Amino acid sequence: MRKPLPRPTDAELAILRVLWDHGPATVRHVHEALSGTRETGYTTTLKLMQIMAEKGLVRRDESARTHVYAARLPQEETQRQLVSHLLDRAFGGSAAELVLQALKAGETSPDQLRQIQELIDSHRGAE
Amino acid sequence: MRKPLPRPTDAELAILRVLWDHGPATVRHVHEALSGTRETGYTTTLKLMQIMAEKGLVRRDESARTHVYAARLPQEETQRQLVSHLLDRAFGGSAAELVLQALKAGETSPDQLRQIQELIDSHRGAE
DNA sequence: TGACAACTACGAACCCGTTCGTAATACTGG
DNA sequence: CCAGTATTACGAACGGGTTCGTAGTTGTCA
Repeated sequence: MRKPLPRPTDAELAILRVLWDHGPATVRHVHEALSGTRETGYTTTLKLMQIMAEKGLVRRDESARTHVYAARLPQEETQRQLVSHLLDRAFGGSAAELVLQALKAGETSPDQLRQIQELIDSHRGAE
Repeated sequence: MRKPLPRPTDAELAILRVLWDHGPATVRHVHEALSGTRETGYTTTLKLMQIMAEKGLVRRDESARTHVYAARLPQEETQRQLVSHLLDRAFGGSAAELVLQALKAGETSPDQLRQIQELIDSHRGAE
């Protein structure tokens, strides 16, 4: 009966990344971690995290006065959801095309190339 | 002095895909092509394309009474822009992670795997 | 204890994307 | 030529995302 979680927005994703990196955290901690890149007020971060709790993107522990938030889905699953959406709307489902553009878009170190190579190998092995 | 074009939204991307597939086209044509998947009115498509012309996402030939629209950027460049954005906001710039999720997200045929393999090879060759 | 600080809750404002209704204009068939 | 049709232009409404101000509550410490 539970619906799939909505895709996080950009601002929400920034918050989730802090939670994934650091583990469960308070609004204060997330806000501090984000203060380098974002320049918004504390209550903005608070409001966003409250909304994310409503949406189910994060869990909230209210046992203490200062609430503690945690990401509800693992990072990989959210990433897959986002990639899947992009795949549909911009690539007509062609993963190969997406990979091509991914390689062109970002600098890819030899080390990363090796990782990708292993991925391909394991996929091909399953044929 | 000209600014980079904004990222197309989802609705805009649907229109762009028609223009990429078909070449320059009228609002009528785009609307018909989209009528299978979208169920919006004609004026909605028109308005979107007018806004896209303002943004610079499409060029508009007004020489005839019925205007003809064409995508301003090639598909690959727009795709790269979108991938790049996703790479930054969801993957911390790690293309390898993105590729991994792309392979998990969509069904990848052996044929596509071979294409990707060739991509990797050419990239590694340039080391 | 009393004043101050931290935290949550809430609502309002604003922008953007999307959708559509309506009006004005040009074209076309009878 | 005239009525009907297609096309463009424009404004308005609506929802969602983001930001913040303010109020109320709880904790702290001098």
